[in-house]
Amino acid sequence: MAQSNNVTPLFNDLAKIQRDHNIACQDCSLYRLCLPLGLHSDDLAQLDQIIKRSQSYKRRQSLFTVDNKFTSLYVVRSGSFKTMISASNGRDQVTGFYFPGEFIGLDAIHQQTYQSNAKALESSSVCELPFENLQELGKDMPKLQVQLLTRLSKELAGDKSLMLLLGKKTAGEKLATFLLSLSKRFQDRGFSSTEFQLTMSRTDIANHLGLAVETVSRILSRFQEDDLIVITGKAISLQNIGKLKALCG
Amino acid sequence: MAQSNNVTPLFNDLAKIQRDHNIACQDCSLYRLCLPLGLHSDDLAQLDQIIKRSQSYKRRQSLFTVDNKFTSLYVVRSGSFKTMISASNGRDQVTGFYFPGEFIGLDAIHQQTYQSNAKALESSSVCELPFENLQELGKDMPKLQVQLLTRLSKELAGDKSLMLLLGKKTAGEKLATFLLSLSKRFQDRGFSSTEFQLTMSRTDIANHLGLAVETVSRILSRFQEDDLIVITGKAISLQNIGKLKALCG
DNA sequence: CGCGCGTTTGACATGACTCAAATGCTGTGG
DNA sequence: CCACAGCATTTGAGTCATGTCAAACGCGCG
Repeated sequence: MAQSNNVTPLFNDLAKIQRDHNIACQDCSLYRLCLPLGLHSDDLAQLDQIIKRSQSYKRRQSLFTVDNKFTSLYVVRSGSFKTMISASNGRDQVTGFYFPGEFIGLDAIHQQTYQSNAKALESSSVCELPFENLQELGKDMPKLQVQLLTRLSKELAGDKSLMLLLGKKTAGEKLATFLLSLSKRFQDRGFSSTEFQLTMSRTDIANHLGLAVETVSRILSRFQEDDLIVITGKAISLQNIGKLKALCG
Repeated sequence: MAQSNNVTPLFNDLAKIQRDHNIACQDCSLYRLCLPLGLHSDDLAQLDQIIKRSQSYKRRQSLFTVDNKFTSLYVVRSGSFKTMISASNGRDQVTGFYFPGEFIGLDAIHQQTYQSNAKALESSSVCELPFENLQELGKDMPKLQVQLLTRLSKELAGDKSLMLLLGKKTAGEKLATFLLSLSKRFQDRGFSSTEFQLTMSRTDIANHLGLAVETVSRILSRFQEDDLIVITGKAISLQNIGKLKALCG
């Protein structure tokens, strides 16, 4: 099954442009999901100036590691990332998955060191926003400040929902909720909401949802038996979003 | 056992002042923990102007409920609060406990509606910060903006740690971690780090840590048998912080 | 093409939940 | 100020969902 089956033609084109060029914010396909939303074009031009558009990160490559000095926020341009923190004896919690237009590193502002390890799940690229410059710019650009606050607030709200999931939901509810959250995010980005790739491993999913890998695998198999999904390796197709929603608890 | 055993004399005095008067930020005992930290006195005076110092909330009284229109951030002045969100069939997740100097409502900025129910755990009071005014003020006060971002970032980092706790820790590790987190916060506020009141119910603790009430009760009893703590109703005394730390996972 | 990791599936163990009941505490009204 | 009602807490017994261990499979990467 070719990967292109899972993306809209529109997105294919845009994704290619994104990868090939250091395009400016106003021409970026992620514009309406991203930080610059609502800025005037003068402001936008200034913002453009401070953004470092990095080369690609390869699968498994780190964006930053825990305790690194905080310098920049990152916005995913293409691909996907995970962040994780570790307990003793090697238990990992995947604290988030990040897709194009989403911010990484917001929890580092406070201590001025990164609080997690961030790793690419596939070939990916980011826009780097040096925080000093961003702050400087924010002094004359109230809308930028509001955007930043809004971003942080959104992530906070998402994390609170995840706390509900981790604390109160069964394995089945966790997975149904997770799949629908991905579906929504892909839809927002112009991908199909029913057919997409799970770029993270089953282990990553397990460590995100507070489950054992085996449990994730079993529940996905059960969902497939119940005709809720069709899953082939990393490719998944949601067959019955209604029933999945009903399963979310 | 009188409640005053559990607070330092210093704090008793300050707490009384806080309750009795609508004192300005610069005279507030929470100054160094709170938003105004680092503002110049001109700026501080302006901030003071927009703060509404509300009367008390009684135990169980709501500060706001889910889906209420977002208007203000709140900072706890005295007492304590909890925030919670609900899954279907009445399962509640307590997403946070809030003590003097801590912010409530930061996750509401994004959707402009409150995302949780906030309830007082005891007689409590707050400083209300109307967000519109705060934004207006922020335009000419970069430090205020940084402070706000830092606050949000701190809560975000805390929530990520809680995700690790909820996803990966055993019941014993959860409770040890929780007690030490309270200890640290009380210490930061000039309370004893070893003797304090659990203002929340066992049920609240359970719903915060993703456990059943019975499990919380059992583990606390076990901790007491093992001479880690002495607990009498809501009053707790940590006897061996070192061992508790070792139990955190 | 083959090795190794990721995934799936099965069998079993167990930590935490549920149900139940006794006890204790708190707030309220007489 | 006391007594009672109702809720909170504790403790016990038994169950169950999920974790752990083990093994086979197969896909993907080098």
